[in-house]
This record gives sequence, structure tokens and C-alpha cells, in this order.
Amino acid sequence: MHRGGGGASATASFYKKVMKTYTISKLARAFELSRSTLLYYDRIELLPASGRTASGYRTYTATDYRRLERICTFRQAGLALEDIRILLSSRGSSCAQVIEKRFREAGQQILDLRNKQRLLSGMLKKLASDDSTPTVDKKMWIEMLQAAGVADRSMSCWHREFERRAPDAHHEFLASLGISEEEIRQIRGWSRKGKAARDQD
Amino acid sequence: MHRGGGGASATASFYKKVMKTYTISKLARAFELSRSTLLYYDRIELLPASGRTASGYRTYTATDYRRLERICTFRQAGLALEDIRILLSSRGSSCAQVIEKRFREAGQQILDLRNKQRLLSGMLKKLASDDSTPTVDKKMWIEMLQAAGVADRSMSCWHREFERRAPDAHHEFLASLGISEEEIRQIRGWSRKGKAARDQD
DNA sequence: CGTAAACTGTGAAGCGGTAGACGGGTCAAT
DNA sequence: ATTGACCCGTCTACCGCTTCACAGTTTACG
Repeated sequence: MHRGGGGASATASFYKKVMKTYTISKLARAFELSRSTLLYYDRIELLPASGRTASGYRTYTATDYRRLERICTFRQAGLALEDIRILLSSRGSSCAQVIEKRFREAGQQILDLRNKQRLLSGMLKKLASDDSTPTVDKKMWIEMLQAAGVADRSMSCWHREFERRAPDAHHEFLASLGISEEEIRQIRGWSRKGKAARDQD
Repeated sequence: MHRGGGGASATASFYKKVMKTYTISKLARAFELSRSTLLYYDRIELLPASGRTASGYRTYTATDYRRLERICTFRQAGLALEDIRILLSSRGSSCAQVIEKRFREAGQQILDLRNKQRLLSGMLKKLASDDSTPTVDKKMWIEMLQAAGVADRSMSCWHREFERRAPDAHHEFLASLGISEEEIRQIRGWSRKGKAARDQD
């Protein structure tokens, strides 16, 4: 493609001059990772640095950049680094198997978490009833939200998401807390509207 | 609380003879924990053994049993051991705060996992289309979702979402699983209508 | 050109919540 | 008293990093 140069080493130095390379920290910043993370990826040979400078600094090329891009995508999906290594080195159906495995795993984790939430809300209900507070669950719940300091952004976001993805489940969940139908309608109302009436980011 | 009272007291030996005590492994088996776990709980003083035999073996009493019962309940809810320590030593509203914190955390984790699942199914779809090799067939897909514990509700939610975002892709996807046109029509039918998917399946 | 700041390398230890192995001491039954 | 089952404390490993410490290197500015 480009001119032949004068031998292999000349070509290498040509590339060194022309190709964009990254130092470890620059690459880290590009992906909002820490330097340590990339050091770690280098050590476990998930993303080995392509080369070193004369003084021993790691250099990363555009190819490394693209590899890291993929790694980050997979990590966002919660894949284990070992699985990512497999994915990066194999193409085809074995990829599907790994991804599918993770999908199942995530599904199971969701079930577990939901179960935990059930237990937790049970505990809260029990606490509230033990607690001389006669107004049962609704008060407890509201107290919970407010004491959380979560109040606004996270919780309304959570409700919106819940409502969008699984309206029925949302209803059921609220009902399980002993909240009245009317109250549920209100909550689901502003959940559907998106930007909640009662708080603005 | 003075406990593990040293030595050769008649009272101590009385209790030792009369009260039911557990060795560490028996207690572990009673709660389906490993011995290591209880050793760890002892070390971090979450569940210190009440006493020791003359030869240094840990002894656990019925009180310890009850404490461990509570610990296990909290752990099932996914609480961190440090939080459990707080819960066990405090009673009242600070309990609610800790539990509530965990509840929110779990909710966030569920959202994260769902998001990961979206990414993963995106990857699978892309793989399936790139490959044009029908590595994922209907049976596998359904198995996958069911194994994931995705209830019919969530499943129909997923279909609805797919139908809403990309009707053509939805059709294509279903076809790629080798599902008949008729069945596809059915699925897409209730996907569009929204709810009512539950009586099916 | 000098200096200070920001970078680089390596290696090791630490987190939580277990699981499991090790070498050796102790118990219950014979 | 001798088995064999149990138990002891201590150690290491796991994941995915992060933090530390310390020494050499590059870069920015004056």
C-alpha cells in the first residue's frame, strides 16, 4: 500500500511514527477505566499491550483500541473476563453458547433478587407492625422512601422503569405492599407520564 | 455480657451437660452452611462460639442457633454481613433503614441485569443474523428464556417490546427460529394488543 | 536548560464470603 | 487400646479489580 521502505525494521518504525498509539492512561481515559484495570488486563493477557517504548512503556494500537471496545461491551453485559477471552478468540456458535449462558445466569439472578426483595419487604412490614405505628403498610412504605433520601430521582426512575417494562407486575408489587387501588393508580399514573409531575431531575 | 466463663465452675458444667449444644459442623449442617463459613463468622465476631470444650472445640448453644437463624434469613435477603451485624445489635428504625437500603440496591441490580439481558439478546440476534446459521432455534430460545426463569409475563413483555421497537425484525426473528407463519401471527397479535398474553402459554 | 508535575513500571496486598486442602488432635465405639 | 470418624486452626484460592509504595521517564512551562 504505502511505499516499501527499506526493509522490515524501517517499516516497523514507519508504523510507529504514523499509527496512532496510546499510552496506558490515555487508553484508560478513553474508556473510562482505570490504569490499574488495563494493567490487570495486560497481566492476564486479555488485552496485552502491543509493544513497548525503549524505556519500557506499554504502547497500544488502534487494534488494541478496538479489542478493548469489544471487551467493554461484553463487560457491560456482565460477562466474566474469562468468558470474554473465549468470545474474542472464537467466532460462531460457541459465542452464542457463552452469551446464552450469561443470559440464563442473569435471569436467575433477577429471580433471586426479586425473591430477596420479597423477603425484605416482608421484614419491613413486620418491623412496621411491631413498631407501635398503627398506620400499617402505606405509612411504612412512604417513610421508607423518604428516609431513603432516594426520594426523588432514583425511586421515580425505578417506578417508571417498572411500569414501562412490566405494568402488571408493577401493579401487583404495589398491591403486595398493601397500598390501596387509588394510591396505586396515582403512582402508576406519574410513572407512565415519564417525567414525573412531582419531581424534576 | 460475661461469657465463656472460664473453667471449672459447677454451674458451667451443669449447663454443659443439660443444655443442648452444637459442634461447629453440626451447626453448619443444620443450616446447610460450610464449616468454613462458621469459622469465618466466628473470626469476624458475627457469630462467636459461646464457649469451648476443654480441648478447644467451639460450642454453640440454642441462643447461638437462634442468632444464626436470623443471620441466615438476612443473608438470604442478600444483606452484607456488616449490615447484618448492625441489624442484630440494633432494634427499631435503624433496622428499617438498613433493610430499605438493601431493597433499593436490589431494585437497581435488577434493572442492571435486565439491561444486561437486553444487550445479550441483542448480541445473540446479531450473531444469528451474521451467521445465517440458525444456531438458535425455537426450542433453544424458549428453553433459554424458561431456564432464565423468565415468566410468561416477562416473556410477553419482551415480545411486546420487540414488536413495538422493530416489528419486522420481530417477525424475522421468530421466523429464524423456525416458527410457522401461523404461530408467528398469533404471537405478534398479542404482542401488539399488549396484555392478555397470560391466558396463553 | 532546568525543574516540577505528571506519567510510567513492577510487585504485593487487600476486599467479601466463602470453598477446600493440610497435618494433626480428639471423640465414640469397639 | 485401637480404630475411624470427627474436629481443630491455618493456609490458599476465587473474581475483578484497587490501592499502595517506590523508582525511573516524559512532558510542560519558564
